[in-house]
Parts: sequence; structure tokens; C-alpha cells
Amino acid sequence: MTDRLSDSFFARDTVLVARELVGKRLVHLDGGGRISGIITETEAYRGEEDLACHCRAGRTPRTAVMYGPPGRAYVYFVYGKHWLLNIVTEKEGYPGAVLIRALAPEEGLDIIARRRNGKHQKQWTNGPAKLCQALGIDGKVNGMNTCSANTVLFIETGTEIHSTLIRKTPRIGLDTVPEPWRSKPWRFFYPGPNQPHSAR
DNA sequence: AGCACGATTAACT
DNA sequence: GTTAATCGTGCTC
Repeated sequence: MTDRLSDSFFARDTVLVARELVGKRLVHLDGGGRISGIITETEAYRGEEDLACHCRAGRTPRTAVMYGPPGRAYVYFVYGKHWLLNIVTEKEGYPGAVLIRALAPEEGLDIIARRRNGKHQKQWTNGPAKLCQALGIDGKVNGMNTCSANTVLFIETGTEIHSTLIRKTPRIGLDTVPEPWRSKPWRFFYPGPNQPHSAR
């Protein structure tokens, strides 16, 4: 129940990994303790042909980690203020990653509350940048191997969520991305309490 | 060297 | 519903 996911879990099709990551537990060892939550929303980005994927521009300094071994963290900075966390997928050499978009907080609630100061609990980790702020994830962990023995960032088996309870929709925030990529149903989420409904 | 823009969020009206 | 914030990245000149 507390097993960590190994690189063989991530070395598969990105869309499948995105679906199966819903229900798993993301853990950051930070400040001497565990800060964690159950993953409730993900999105898949894979291949240079996916015009929503950063790798549409090929291998660059930023995207190099997506071409690397599976299980690495790909953390990038957007809009001048936000960090977003992905886990690299696919076999080394083929670019892919799963964006972690939302969590249900489990451990380290006091630290999460402090970092998300002034917000209600429902707003703690219900967005990709919010959960990074809550768990203390930023560019320092970019490229980190989440499957190594001494890592401070990893994913555990978590809770089993029946596949019929997981919904899928197009990915969020791709207003300028051409079809068919804009409409690919590569967003997965578990519509529980504290989590999104059908869309945003 | 300069420029346009983004896998978002929070604070507005 | 609308919009400012704010800067790294990748592209053009």
C-alpha cells in the first residue's frame, strides 16, 4: 500500500500512465516530514507531433528531460510566477510526460495550509501550480529521478479507484492549439469532493 | 539583442 | 466574465 512506483510503471504509453496515476499518492519529503496527496487530475503530453506538447519544438534545453529516462520529474515555469510538475513517461528517447493537475491533500496539512495562506482547503491543491506551491515543488527538483532510493519526490501506490469512476475530457488551456490535438481526451480526473466537475 | 507568448492564478467588475 | 501579473524559453533579426 505504500510501495513506490518504479520506472517500469512510467516506461509505458503516456495516456495509459496518466489514467493510472489518478488515485496514486504524490509525496514530497520536505521540512523533515512527508507532504502528500492523492492525485485526482492528470493530463498526458506525448510526442513531437502533439502540438500541445512542449516537445513540438523538438529537443531543446528545456525539453531534454522529457526525452530522458521515465520516472524523472519535469518541472517548468510559466506566466512569470507558476511552477508545474510532470512525470516523464515512455522509453528513453521518446518524449512524453504526465502533468499533475490536482491532489486531495493527505499529509503535512499544517504546512500546506501555511503555504496556501488565506485560502480555503478546497483551494489548496486544485490546480497544477497550486499543488506545487503547497508541496514545495519548484525548479530545484527538475530532472530528479522519482524512482531512486534516496529521492525526496516520489509516487506511492495510493488508493485503488475503479476505472469507471475516472472521467476523461480534452486537456485544459489549449485554446490556441490546432485540432486534433486540442480535443484529444487526454485529461483524466476523479470527480470527488474537493475536486473539479466536468470541466473548468 | 529583442520579442511574443504561455499545460495559471487571484483579484477584479 | 475579464484581466493583470511576470519571466523563462524559443524564435526572429
